[in-house]
Amino acid sequence: MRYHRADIVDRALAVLDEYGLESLTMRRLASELGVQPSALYHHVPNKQTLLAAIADEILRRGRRPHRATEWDGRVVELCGQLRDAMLAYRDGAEVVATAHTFGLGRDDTADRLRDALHDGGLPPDLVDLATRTFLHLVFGHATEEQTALQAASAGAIDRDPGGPDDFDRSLELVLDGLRARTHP
Amino acid sequence: MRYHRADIVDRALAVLDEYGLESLTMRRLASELGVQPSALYHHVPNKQTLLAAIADEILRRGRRPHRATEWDGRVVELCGQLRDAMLAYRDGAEVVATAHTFGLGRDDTADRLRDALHDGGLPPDLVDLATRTFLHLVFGHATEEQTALQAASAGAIDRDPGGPDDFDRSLELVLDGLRARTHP
DNA sequence: ACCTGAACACCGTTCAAGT
DNA sequence: ACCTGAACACCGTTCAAGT
Repeated sequence: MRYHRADIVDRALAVLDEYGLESLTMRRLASELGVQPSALYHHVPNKQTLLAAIADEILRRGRRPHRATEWDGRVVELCGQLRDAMLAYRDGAEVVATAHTFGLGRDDTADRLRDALHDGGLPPDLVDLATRTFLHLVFGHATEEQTALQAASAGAIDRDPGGPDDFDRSLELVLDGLRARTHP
Repeated sequence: MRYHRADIVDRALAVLDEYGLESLTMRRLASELGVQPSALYHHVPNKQTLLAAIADEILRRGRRPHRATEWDGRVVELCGQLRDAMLAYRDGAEVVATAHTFGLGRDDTADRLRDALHDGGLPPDLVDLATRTFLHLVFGHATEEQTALQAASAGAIDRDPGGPDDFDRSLELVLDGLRARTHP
């Protein structure tokens, strides 16, 4: 019984988390699996596709049951879930953000965000705008936080970490803007 | 008379704009300058530093005299200037955003954004929060727009471009949130 | 000071051949 | 179907040697 695609993605995620994105090479992954580099191309067409699959898996593992009932609570919950999922793996923010940038992986979170905003009674074009705005904030904040965390763990405490408080406050800022438009 | 550091950065920017980031290798740049790859290391310690210098140069070339007098107008102006600078060169958004992520290059725009927000009468911690929020929006939107532009020019019209309208509307959303706090 | 030439230690990907 | 072995066309970076 040989490897399947899921085994490759699973092991790639382990290598990513332990050694970081720059060490996640096809050759390195192959040797980690005790196989020739060329063997990987039977399970995955190229590295880019593998990275997209890794991004999807990171998000899948970060899914939690939703609890909030109000639209704004759901937005905060969804953004927080996305943020936590990215931060749960080393270089996770960069991997997920890059996959999103190139339109790879299905943007599940975007749709669920859109639904929540729609339920908030926002007009369709504002729903689209707000969805993108929140996604940009989540990616930006997660990337910044992950960089700060790695800099800190490397001994160089360069910049203010920011932390989860800043994240929530940033979301609230946009939510205030939206609320100001729904009941002016 | 041989090359100086500025010549290397200048030529690198030309290669970036014409062939894209993935083609901007030290070896390619060297051959473009008619020189051995090793010669570049007399002007720049490594590729990362070169990319940071390129990011700085992109921003420097995008600077315009400021015209707005009100704090919120200055925020929109500064964000627009940053966005336009990034979009003026192929893969410019990715280069500048990456340099910012790793804390390379001096974040001139961040300070000027902070000043504008301070003049708006916001409390110090909200100034910091809003500065980061706007930067995340600019990077996110510019990256998305640049990817869409390249996809469109490659023939594959994948996603809604968004455009400058969406950008301004996204900024206004956050500004509304800030205004709601300055005069509640 | 600036550059050459050669090397080191890697990459992603392809493809004929094996089982 | 899945993998090996070998190759192709590259990378970033270092360093002794030349001018």
